[in-house]
Amino acid sequence: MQLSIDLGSSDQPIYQQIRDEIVSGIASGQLRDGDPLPSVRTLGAEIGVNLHTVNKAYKLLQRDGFIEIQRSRGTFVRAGDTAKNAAGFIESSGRRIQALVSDALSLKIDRTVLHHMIDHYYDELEGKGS
Amino acid sequence: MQLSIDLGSSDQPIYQQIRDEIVSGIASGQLRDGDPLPSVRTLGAEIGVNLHTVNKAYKLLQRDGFIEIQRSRGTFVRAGDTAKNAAGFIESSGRRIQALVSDALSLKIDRTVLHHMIDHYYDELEGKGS
Amino acid sequence: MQLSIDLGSSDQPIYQQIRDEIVSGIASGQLRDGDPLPSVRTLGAEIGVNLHTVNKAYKLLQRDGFIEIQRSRGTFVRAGDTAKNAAGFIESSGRRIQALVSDALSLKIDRTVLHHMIDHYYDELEGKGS
Amino acid sequence: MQLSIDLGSSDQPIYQQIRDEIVSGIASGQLRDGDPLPSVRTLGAEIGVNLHTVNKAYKLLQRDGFIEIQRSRGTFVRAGDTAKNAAGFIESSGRRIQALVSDALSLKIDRTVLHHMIDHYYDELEGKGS
DNA sequence: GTGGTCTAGACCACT
DNA sequence: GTGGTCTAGACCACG
Repeated sequence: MQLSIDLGSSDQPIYQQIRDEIVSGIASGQLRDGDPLPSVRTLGAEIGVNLHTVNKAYKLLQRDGFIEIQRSRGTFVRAGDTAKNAAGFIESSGRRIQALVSDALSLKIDRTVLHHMIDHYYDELEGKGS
Repeated sequence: MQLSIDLGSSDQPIYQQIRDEIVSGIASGQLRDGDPLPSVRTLGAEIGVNLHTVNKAYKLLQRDGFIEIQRSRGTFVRAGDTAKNAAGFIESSGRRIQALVSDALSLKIDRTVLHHMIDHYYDELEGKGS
Repeated sequence: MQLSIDLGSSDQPIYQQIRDEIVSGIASGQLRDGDPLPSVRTLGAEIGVNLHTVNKAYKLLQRDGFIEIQRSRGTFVRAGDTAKNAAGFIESSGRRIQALVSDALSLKIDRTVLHHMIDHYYDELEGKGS
Repeated sequence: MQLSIDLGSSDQPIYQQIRDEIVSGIASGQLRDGDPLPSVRTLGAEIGVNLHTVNKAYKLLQRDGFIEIQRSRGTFVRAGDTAKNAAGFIESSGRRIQALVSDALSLKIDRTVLHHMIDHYYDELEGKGS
């Protein structure tokens, strides 16, 4: 697979965007367990950022169990046994979701709107995997 | 209403935390349209942060149409006609939600889990308003 | 307290040595809960290393719950509620201890020697705290 | 004896892991004085690593007196008269143990916990030798 | 002044 | 060629 990472207009740090794109790739099935990731140098050159920035993204992914970094060998997707389970996700994402709901509710946006948005992204990501 | 803002373990900037707490207050109905907000000095002293920090939070809230700053009169909640509507929300929160869904999906977490979590926070916030 | 960190002849990475020295300070009671740590720049200048190296050590300590990094404010010891408990320690240190025992046993070194060495360092560190 | 070396999740260099596994084998009595070790090629092929890597591990073991490399005859365990004695062990492992104790003490873990863990691994390794 | 991020370039250990 | 470590210097956000 060809990783296509586009750093966009976001105000997020670059390493976060890289991290999110890769997680997204795993989520959509475009990146499968065992797949090799480009080296920090290669990916950095490809998307025009410093290798340290890519490295930081990889470290984050490693910390969260999404990838495995093997010294002198390369970096590989590790989608098989996710260390974090649903409970861990709920715990670590609670604040994010709460803030999201606060924003929505303060604008009188119905919960169904959020449900639909979530479904939309689920469909989009699951669709890629076919 | 008594604003209870606790700054803590988060790695978010303080002004963001203040902003989120106030939005949350509006969302839950604890802060209603027209309600006065403490002055930047008062709130700053209360929660032990620099007044510039509070000011920045207020500016953000004003920009997004959540509050109205009336020079030398005070600051007031403006929950009635929110400047941002649902369309704006969808546009501005898309990336956040996409990242959230990516994280969840990569952990094989079903979309219904996210639905339930969202409902949970909706209920929690709506419950406070009664 | 005056942090005295001496980078030695070890073949460990510098950031690890810094990390270990600070954990040692906490263990001995020389660093107490809430104590401020020098800024990355200050400490870096003091011991003659780059601020990024110090930063990496601090990040490790933060990850393990030993310190709290507050943006724009500083860094503080967090010895109160250790996130990792005994169970976590056993899990994360098992390999280290196993390797240690392997080395010792292959040299026909009795287990009591290890016990004594451990006691020695316990005494040394606990002695400093008085 | 069938050497079972599993390289895996560790972030240690592979040659270190091989070295540790063999020392562990000696410690447990599964490898006895005079036992032949597989050739670097054989072992390398078996566990899927470069023969240079195996070679480096053997060189380390030779340096520390654990094995004897006889040119064109093979490699043999030398568990009888270990070059390093207890004094040498204490000197070379002091830092390791100190770091271990620091970690434990900072988490308020009692020294007896460490004693028990050490005994556990002693028992485990000694048990294999029967 | 604090930590956060990013760049650039270097050397090393390992495979 | 890969990741690991370290340095140096820069700009930014925050308080």
